[in-house]
Amino acid sequence: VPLCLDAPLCTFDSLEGMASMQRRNTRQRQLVFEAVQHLRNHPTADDIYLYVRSIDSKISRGTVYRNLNLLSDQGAILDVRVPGGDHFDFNTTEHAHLVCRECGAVVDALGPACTVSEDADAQVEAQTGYSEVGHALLFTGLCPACQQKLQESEEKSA
Amino acid sequence: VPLCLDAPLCTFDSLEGMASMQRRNTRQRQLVFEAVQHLRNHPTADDIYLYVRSIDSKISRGTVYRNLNLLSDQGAILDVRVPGGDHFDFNTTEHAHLVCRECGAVVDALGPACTVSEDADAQVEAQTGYSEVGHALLFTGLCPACQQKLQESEEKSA
DNA sequence: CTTGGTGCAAATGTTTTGCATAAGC
DNA sequence: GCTTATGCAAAACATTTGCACCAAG
Repeated sequence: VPLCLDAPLCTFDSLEGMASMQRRNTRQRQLVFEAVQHLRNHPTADDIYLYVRSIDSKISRGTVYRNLNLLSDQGAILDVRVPGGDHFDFNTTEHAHLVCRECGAVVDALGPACTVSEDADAQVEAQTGYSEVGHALLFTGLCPACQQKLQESEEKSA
Repeated sequence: VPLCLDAPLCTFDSLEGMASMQRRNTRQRQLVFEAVQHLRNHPTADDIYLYVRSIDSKISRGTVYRNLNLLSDQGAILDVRVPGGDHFDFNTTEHAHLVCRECGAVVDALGPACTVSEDADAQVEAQTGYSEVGHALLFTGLCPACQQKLQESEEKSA
């Protein structure tokens, strides 16, 4: 059952309710959050930096990184950790991702088999003594574009 | 059903059978392979470098990285990709891992719920057009040592 | 003797951080 | 005004790579 993703899953203002960590609402933080909402194809930190830079030419990389970490700690955005650099997702509901081994492109991996048992986290906590356990399911493969590129380079060498 | 891990899952010599890529059997490559067999607690590349260095004081980091990549491409060892740096595993059978968010310590996540459906990869291939799809299930949490450290620093600030 | 591998050092790419200044609240 | 956040540049970090030399087969 694909989720309706037309509307944002949460608004920037609704984050103020999370009183646990009292944080200031800066223009830069709002811009970073809106960038992730707008760039819906799993942007990297640098994609987001370039996007916010096109709106505010003075924002710095450090600020973008600090706010991406902060927003993902708060659960406002999702940090998709893949080899080669993190990607970010406006969709914070649990879902798996698929990353290209060659070019690093990230897409969602939906479908009924792309899930982890509900009590896996609790089971791992009980067996290991670790606390606050969560999980991420990551698929890797070759994207269509890279399949073609590799095939062409094989033909050339043959 | 925990696997008997007393014996190595594969020997260095048995890799020669993989004729697909003809490679030379260097002393350094053998040393790196043996290090992963010996260091059975998910060593990092640097752990492995330090270990082989204690045997051959002239081996270089570049060689260790090159051979770790080569051996994991061949399937002789497993590359456990976690934030903060890859770890390596002599156990190449499919199993999930648990990494501490605070210190990066890696342990196995065994148990019946720590698995992914068998046809997940095929399902993802069919739905996305990606090829050669594989997957990795990674749990994250706080290890017992870091739980205690965090608790102590909370008490101090209170 | 040919080709792939090594050692070294430098480069790469991503992310973090120290510090002085600016801006929330 | 007290404190958090920013911008900048430098640092940190894991990893890769160019190149001259070495060694496996």
